[in-house]
Amino acid sequence: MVRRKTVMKTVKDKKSSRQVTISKRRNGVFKNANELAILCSVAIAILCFSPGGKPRFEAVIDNPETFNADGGSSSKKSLCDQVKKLTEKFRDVLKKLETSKKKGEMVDKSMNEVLKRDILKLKGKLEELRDKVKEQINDMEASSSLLLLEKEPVVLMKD
Amino acid sequence: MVRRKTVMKTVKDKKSSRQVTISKRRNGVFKNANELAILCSVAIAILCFSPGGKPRFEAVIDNPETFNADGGSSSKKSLCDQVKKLTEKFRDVLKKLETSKKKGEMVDKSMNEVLKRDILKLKGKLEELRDKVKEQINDMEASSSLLLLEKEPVVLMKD
DNA sequence: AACTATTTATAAGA
DNA sequence: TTCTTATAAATAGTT
Repeated sequence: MVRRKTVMKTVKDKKSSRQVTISKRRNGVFKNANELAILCSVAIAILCFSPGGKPRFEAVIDNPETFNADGGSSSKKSLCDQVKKLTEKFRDVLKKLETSKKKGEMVDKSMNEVLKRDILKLKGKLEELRDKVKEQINDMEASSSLLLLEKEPVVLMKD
Repeated sequence: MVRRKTVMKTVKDKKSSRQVTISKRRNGVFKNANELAILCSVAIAILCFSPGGKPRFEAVIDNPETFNADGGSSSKKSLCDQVKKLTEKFRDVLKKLETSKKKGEMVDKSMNEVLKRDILKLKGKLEELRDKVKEQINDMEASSSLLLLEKEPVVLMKD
């Protein structure tokens, strides 16, 4: 948009010049976002994925006091919480990527951490249930225990 | 940064003027991010939280072709997948917020969907286990069943 | 919500 | 890649 006005919607084709443009404009976006955050106590998270196989979490400009402010209507509080959590997850993923790049490590090992945690929780619940079943069996004859199990399905929450 | 150069690190205090600045600069950030996405096939997600109780997911400028590109080294593919999934979650949260704003609905109802899904999965697993326990009890005397339960803890995965 | 004097960003060139 | 610079774009203060 200078020397000659840039025509929008025209995708830059030549690889090297596009890379230059990405670099320049991305810097601009982050600089302005950073200024907005500083000047106005705004929290901004920006994810930028360049084409050609190099997805990167580019920046988090995080202003904690913004998050601590009361969200006003209580109906939006948990939505705010959700976004917070997702933002934290993004940060974690970035951290892992950065760490693996620095150390030259494979990152596959830490890939399924969330799933793993869920499964461990499940395992705990299963063991809990097993103990309860054992308790029930201890307290009565085997036949009546079976009846009890049949009559009381596992209900964890109301639908 | 015009008429008078803006001094950085000075947080704007007067509420109304700050709101004007946020509005102007936020528009600038999104416009430039949008142009970057269009010109260079870059995917950008921006989360912006203004202070004073109005956290909002402001924009996703998503370029699907960027995500479809091969991430190069295979060790990074699943990390890329993670980022993709998180981005999708962000999008979902935005969609819910936008929908609720348009319809004037409360959003609490859809808040714990992920948790709910997890719990339903868990419920299924628990019922599965209950059935297995019942089967075991059916196949032998109550006393030996108890022994078996004690000897074989629930193992879902190797540590 | 518009205007405009300036500052800031940047496309093309070196 | 980094710098230079002519020019376009953004915006702080104002109306």
